[in-house]
Amino acid sequence: MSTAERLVAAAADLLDEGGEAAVTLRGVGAAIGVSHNAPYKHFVNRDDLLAAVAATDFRALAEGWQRIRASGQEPNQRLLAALDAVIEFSQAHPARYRLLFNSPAIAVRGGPLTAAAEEALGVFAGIVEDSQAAGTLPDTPSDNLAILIFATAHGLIDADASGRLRPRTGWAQAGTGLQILIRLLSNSHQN
Amino acid sequence: MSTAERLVAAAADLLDEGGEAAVTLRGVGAAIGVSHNAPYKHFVNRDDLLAAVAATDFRALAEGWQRIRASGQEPNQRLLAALDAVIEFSQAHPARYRLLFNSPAIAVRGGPLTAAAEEALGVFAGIVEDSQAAGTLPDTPSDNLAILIFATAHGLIDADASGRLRPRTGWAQAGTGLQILIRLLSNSHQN
DNA sequence: ACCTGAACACCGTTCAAGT
DNA sequence: ACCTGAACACCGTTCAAGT
Repeated sequence: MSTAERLVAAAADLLDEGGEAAVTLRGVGAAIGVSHNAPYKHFVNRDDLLAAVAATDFRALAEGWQRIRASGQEPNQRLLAALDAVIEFSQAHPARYRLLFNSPAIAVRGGPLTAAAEEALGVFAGIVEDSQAAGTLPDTPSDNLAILIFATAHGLIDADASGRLRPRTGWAQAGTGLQILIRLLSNSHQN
Repeated sequence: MSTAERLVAAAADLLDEGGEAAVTLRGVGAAIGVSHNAPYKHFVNRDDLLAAVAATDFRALAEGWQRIRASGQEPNQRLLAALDAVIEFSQAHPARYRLLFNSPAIAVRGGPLTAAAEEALGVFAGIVEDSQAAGTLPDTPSDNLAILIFATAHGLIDADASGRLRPRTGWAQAGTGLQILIRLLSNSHQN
C-alpha cells in the first residue's frame, strides 16, 4: 500500500473510532508512523484527505450495489436490499456516512469524489429502473424516482441519527419507513 | 436583550456569514463586546451555545408552520407551503439549517432543543393530518407519513446542497421533487 | 452574579531544511 | 520525490482574580 493509501485507511479508522473531530493530521500521521506534515505531500489539505476517504467509500458502495443488482432476488427486494446496505453502512460508520452524504463543503470540491458519487448513484438508479421495468414502481423518470427514494432514505437515516425517528414513529429503523414508502409508491402505480 | 440572547443572536449571524467554523467563542464575544470567556457564564460550552441557536430557530419554524396551517389555502397547498418554508430557510441560512437537521452531536444533547424540535415536527404532522382528512393523502398514520415526507424534503435539500440534485434530475429546486412525491402519494390513495 | 486575562493543550498550515 | 521539525496564528477550555 502506498503512503497515500495508508493515510486514507488511517483516516477512515479514526473516523470510525472518534468521529470527524478525531481526524487530525497529527493523529493520522502518527497512526502510520510519519510526521504530522507528511500528509501534505499526498493531499493538498485535510479536506482533500477526507474527500479521498469518501471517494473510496463511494466506490465500495457502488460495488456492493452492483452485486445486489446482479443477484437473483425480485426487483423490489433488490431495491430494499440496496437501501438496507446503505442503512447498515450509516450505522457501522456514522462519521464516514456523513462524509458521503452530509458534507457539502467536501462534496462541492468536485474531482474524483464527485465522479465516484455519480457512479454510485447511477448504480442505484439502475436498481430503481429494474423495479420500474418489472412494473412494481411508478414510471416517473428513473433518475428522478431514484433520487426521490434515496433522499427519503437519507432523511430517515438522519432523523434516526438525531434521535428523532423512534419517538415520533415507533419505527425500530429507517428501513421500516422505506418499506412503507415503497409500498405506497407501488400502490400509486397500480391504478 | 439579555447577554445570553445577544450571544445567541451573534452566533446566528456568524453562522450565516461564515458557516459553523466561523462561530468561535472569541468571535461571538467580540461581536457583542465581551471577552472570549463570557459565554461560559451563560452556556456550558460551545455546543450548548449552538444548541441554543438551533432551539430558537426551531421555535421560529414552528410559528411559521402554524401560520401556514391556519391560512385559508387548500390542505395540500398548505403542505407544499410548509415544505417551501423549510427549503427557503435552508437556502437563506444553510449553516443554521444544518444545525437543526444535520447535527446529531447537538441534537442528541436533549433539553430545550429536543423540546423545540418535537414541537415543530408536531405542527408539521398536523399539516399532514389536515391533508389526510381532506382525502388528498393516504391514511398511513399521520406521524409516520409526516416523517416520511419531511425526510424526503431533508434528503432533497441535502442533495441540492451537495450539488447532486440538478445534475441527475434537472430539477431547479428540492421543491420540484416534493411536488412529484406529493402527487405520487395522492395517486396512491385514490385506488 | 457576571466578567476578565493569563495560561494550557491542542489544531491546520507554512516554510526551510534534510535524504 | 518524500519527509521532518520549528514556527505561526489560531482554537476551546480552565482557573484565579476582579467588581
